[in-house]
Amino acid sequence: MSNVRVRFAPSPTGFFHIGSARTALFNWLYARHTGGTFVLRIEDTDKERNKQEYLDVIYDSLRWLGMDWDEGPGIGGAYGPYFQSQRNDIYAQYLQKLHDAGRTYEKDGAVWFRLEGERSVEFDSYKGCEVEKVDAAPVVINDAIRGRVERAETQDFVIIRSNGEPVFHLVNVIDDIAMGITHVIRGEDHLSNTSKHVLLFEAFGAQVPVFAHMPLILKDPSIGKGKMSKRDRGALIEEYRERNFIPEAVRNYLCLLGWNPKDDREILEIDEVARLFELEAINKDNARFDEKKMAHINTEHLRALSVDSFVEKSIPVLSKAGLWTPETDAEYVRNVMELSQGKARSFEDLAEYVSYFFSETYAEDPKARTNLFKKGEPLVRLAEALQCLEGIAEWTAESLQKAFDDLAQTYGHDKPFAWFPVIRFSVSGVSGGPDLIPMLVVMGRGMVLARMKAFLSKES
RNA sequence: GUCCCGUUCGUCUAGCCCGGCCUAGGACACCAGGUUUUCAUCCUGGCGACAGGGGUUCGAAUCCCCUACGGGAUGCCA
Repeated sequence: MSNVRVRFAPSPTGFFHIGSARTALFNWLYARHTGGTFVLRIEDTDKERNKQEYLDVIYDSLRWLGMDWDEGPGIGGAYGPYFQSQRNDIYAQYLQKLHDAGRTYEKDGAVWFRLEGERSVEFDSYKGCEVEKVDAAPVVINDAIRGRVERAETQDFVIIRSNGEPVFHLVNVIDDIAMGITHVIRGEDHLSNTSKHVLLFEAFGAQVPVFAHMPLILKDPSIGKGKMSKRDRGALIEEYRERNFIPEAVRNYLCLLGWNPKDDREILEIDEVARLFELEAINKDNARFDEKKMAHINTEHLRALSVDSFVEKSIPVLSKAGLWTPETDAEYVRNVMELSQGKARSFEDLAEYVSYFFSETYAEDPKARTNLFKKGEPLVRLAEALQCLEGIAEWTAESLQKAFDDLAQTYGHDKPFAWFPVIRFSVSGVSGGPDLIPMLVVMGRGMVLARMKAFLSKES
């Protein structure tokens, strides 16, 4: 156990942004890498946002991505409470220290933090008014990712609003001090705030934590410019959950956005990532979100799943699509899934991919149909196949294989593939799917022959 | 406007700190072949980048400077 303490401090907004997820993930990884403590703190200063359902979005998303917190809501810990809305006494105590040190004053009903340095009044052409500027010494930030960053604050800033509520900068710093946070890992959008924060840490006489400002996630170029916002397609974790992405895959992709293991591996176990993870290895430049790459990582994870786990994950998907009920034969489901795992690209597509296995009615793909009838005599081939398959004694892969070999022999076509496409289409309505023979075996003699007959009589 | 951060294939990135092994590697996407009796996989190949300009050096993607571009901040939001 190390003394590293990191925190993830989301505000309950009712959604969980992919950038937040990555910030949480990098904090979590650092805690796991160092054997430190991962704290979850809820920044619910805005009372409107303090709704249980909003909180659940945060908890559910973190759990879904496998990020367990060591201290925080539902867990407890020695540094609680973990909701900012319950920490007013602590803020008041800390504020008093600032008062005593002469670093605060009131103006316009708000409490301001006083900078130290020569003061002068200047005309700010950007704001279009006169402002009081302070010639304060530049703040030096030794950022674990960016190195030395120097930035000067030039104006006093509000720490308590005129309505009595403390602002983010104040409570954030107080909480980090009071909770013993040693490393602040957050998005680069906070880098400019950090000079304020350092000043506050120093004014409190507290040790300044190590800062690590990670690059932002930018929109996919096809969507637009700038950092990804909650309104952008693909920006919300809930979306991937609903689309049945594999959480390990989403997490894996997020790891790769701004960090990599320095070799060419991309599909990684989270334990391995935690072992290798270093703040210094995080990239400096912003990353662009790429849906296709994420889908690919998801497919890789899907392929790597054990059959048991693939089946288990497929049940809710099938159920939602109305293809599965508790009465559905478990062995049949498993057999179908075994055929499909290496073929389907995602659980999102799975239901459609296997629908004809579970439903008596299934749609015909018009394009596949056109291609099928474009050449040859598919119906004649189907009739030949039907007659042959009706005659086989045992419905196994071997006997089916032999039947097709015989068919080729008898009718003189050079390859059994003269029969394959039309059989496939007649029993499934589509041109693609699992390997034909194993698929026919799994479907069973009854279903296959009935569908072939039905198709023939419908088309003749 | 000001301040801060950044800049290697369309995208994610390796290489940069400790200059030569880089005719810049991998992955996604895309394109073309091949394997596969169907379907999908898979394999091979192709396309494709050191933002630009100055230095320093025998030698620069790697060090320095400038410019351009991108991002962020500039709130009594978080």
